[in-house]
Amino acid sequence: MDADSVVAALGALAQEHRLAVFRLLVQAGDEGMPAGAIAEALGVPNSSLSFHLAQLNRAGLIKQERQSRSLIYTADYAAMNALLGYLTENCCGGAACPAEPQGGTQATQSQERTA
Amino acid sequence: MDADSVVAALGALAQEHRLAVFRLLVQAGDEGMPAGAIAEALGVPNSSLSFHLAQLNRAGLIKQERQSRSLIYTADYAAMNALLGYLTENCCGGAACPAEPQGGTQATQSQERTA
DNA sequence: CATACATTTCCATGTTTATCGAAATAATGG
DNA sequence: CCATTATTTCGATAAACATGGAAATGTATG
Repeated sequence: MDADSVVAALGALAQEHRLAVFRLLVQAGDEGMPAGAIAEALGVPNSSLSFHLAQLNRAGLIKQERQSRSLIYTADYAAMNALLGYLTENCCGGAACPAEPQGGTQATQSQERTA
Repeated sequence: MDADSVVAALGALAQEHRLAVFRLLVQAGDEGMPAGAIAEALGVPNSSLSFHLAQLNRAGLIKQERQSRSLIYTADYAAMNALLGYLTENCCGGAACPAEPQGGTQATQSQERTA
């Protein structure tokens, strides 16, 4: 995952409603949810929600699939995994993050040296 | 970590230069780096960088400490841990994220039910 | 105190986001 | 093909963000 994609994904999640949407879709699992149900669950007007869904989609965090009249949205776990992977590897130092607050065990640094 | 803090942290990292700054500070470790050195390393004008540092600081991702003339910035690993923790617990579903792409082992969900 | 240094704040500018009603687009059923 | 339903696109508006030079602030030194 390159830095640009990471910035895009972070930007997509960095908004109250969109974070809520993503959490909801994660909870919904593989079945996903139609746009209308999401809008109702979160109390966001359809047109606003559509805007946010588009952002999440553009960032690759959710997927869209038409089911007759409804558009079903599902969370893309792989994308989230990739994001988490990047952050863990690149933004947690060769020491601290996942386990102990200060320590030694050099994290399995991958070959990410772009920017 | 509440949803608002998460949104703030994500927003702080969702920018090319700021993500680069944070990565750099993580690499720099506990010693941290003075603002000038960061600006030079990234090729960003001082005044622009100062703006970005302020954003990261406000989101609680970095810390500032004066050392005579310089302001030394260091990454706050605990904050990053908290962010990663929230994402892992709330945005990775009771199934997929850290380990297997599709599975069963319900992740150790914590008591986060705010929004 | 005058000077140099490190960094921030101020300011003006242009760009991107967020919001939401109204109109447009898709899909289904009679 | 008309009506209904589900969702998106359009358009206008307000707010937040990003940029970078110039001026201001804080700190050390001779």
